[in-house]
Amino acid sequence: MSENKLIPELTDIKDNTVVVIAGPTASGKSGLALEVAIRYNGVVINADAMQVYRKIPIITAAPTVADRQKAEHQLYEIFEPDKNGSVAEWLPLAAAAIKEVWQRNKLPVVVGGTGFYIESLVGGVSPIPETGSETKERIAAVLADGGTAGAYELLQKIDPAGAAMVKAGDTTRVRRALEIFTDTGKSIAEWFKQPLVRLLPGTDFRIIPLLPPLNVLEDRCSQRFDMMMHEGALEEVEALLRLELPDSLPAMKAIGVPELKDYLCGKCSLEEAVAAAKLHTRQYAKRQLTWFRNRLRKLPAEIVAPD
RNA sequence: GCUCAGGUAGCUCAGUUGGUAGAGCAGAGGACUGAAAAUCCUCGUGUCGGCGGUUCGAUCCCGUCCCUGAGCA
Repeated sequence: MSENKLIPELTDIKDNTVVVIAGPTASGKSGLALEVAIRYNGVVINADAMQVYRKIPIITAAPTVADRQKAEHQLYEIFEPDKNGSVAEWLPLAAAAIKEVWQRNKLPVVVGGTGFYIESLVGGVSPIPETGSETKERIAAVLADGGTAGAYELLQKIDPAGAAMVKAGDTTRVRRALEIFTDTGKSIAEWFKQPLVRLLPGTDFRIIPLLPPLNVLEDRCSQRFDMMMHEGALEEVEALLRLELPDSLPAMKAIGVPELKDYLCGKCSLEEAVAAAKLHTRQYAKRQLTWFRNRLRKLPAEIVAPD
């Protein structure tokens, strides 16, 4: 993604300024981040939940080696694909990277499509302690046993206030609510009342939204996936599958991985796999658009530049 | 040409012992507090292939025509 984007004019850059480029997949944000970094003596810092993993740079559209030579890039391909990354893992790394970049009198340029990560960086996170692995295993067992419905029933029983805050079918949040209650003895309803904790308080964030219309994104997603295939996406997925990692890992859920896996396992034709991957990319872009459209405007106006 | 099976929502199909129909997918909108490229919520009128007939009433029964697939010639 390196088409000619208008490089935003950044005035009055301070020693605590962080540029944040936020947009859906295939919006051209990586290219824009690179140009901003080149022009303003910046360092690109990744805020994408999938580009943090190794072994899947093609399918995940991570910056190319050539791009990384034009400007410094950080937090790309830092985790092995068998790691279960999360905002909790990423956030301190991002904060540390930003501080370190500031120290070198350079401009941090955070770029990514994971709105959740960006929001946690800018707005802070709840001060909930990290869940212990025993608890995680216990809740995983509950889920495996009674499914989401069973887990939700349990949550209703032990933590009605928390249950009221999550949808019964929402596996991810039912699990989290159970984990928190089991581990801390306190409901998420309680924890969510605590003020958010910012890792970089007083930072001069400059958020630049990049929100092209969905139909434009759709074409680009499609072309980009063709390009990924051309660049060896299939071989990349094949190599990833050789690691025999569980499907539940985030890296195994990167768009394109399950689809190409289906093809490699003989469950569908290559054409069908490619079509499915393109479709899912488009649907993902739409979800991101919804997030940014409705979430960005809840942030203080002075940190969000007009699109 | 004959036989059989089909023609129902953008797609794949279900269904109505005759009272004008519903799922999945797609699509649209939305949510999102430590797996977030994840996870989830809401939204379903379409000449039920065409034309006739029977009937108070047909998408459903009968006739005929058209189209698709399979088989037989």
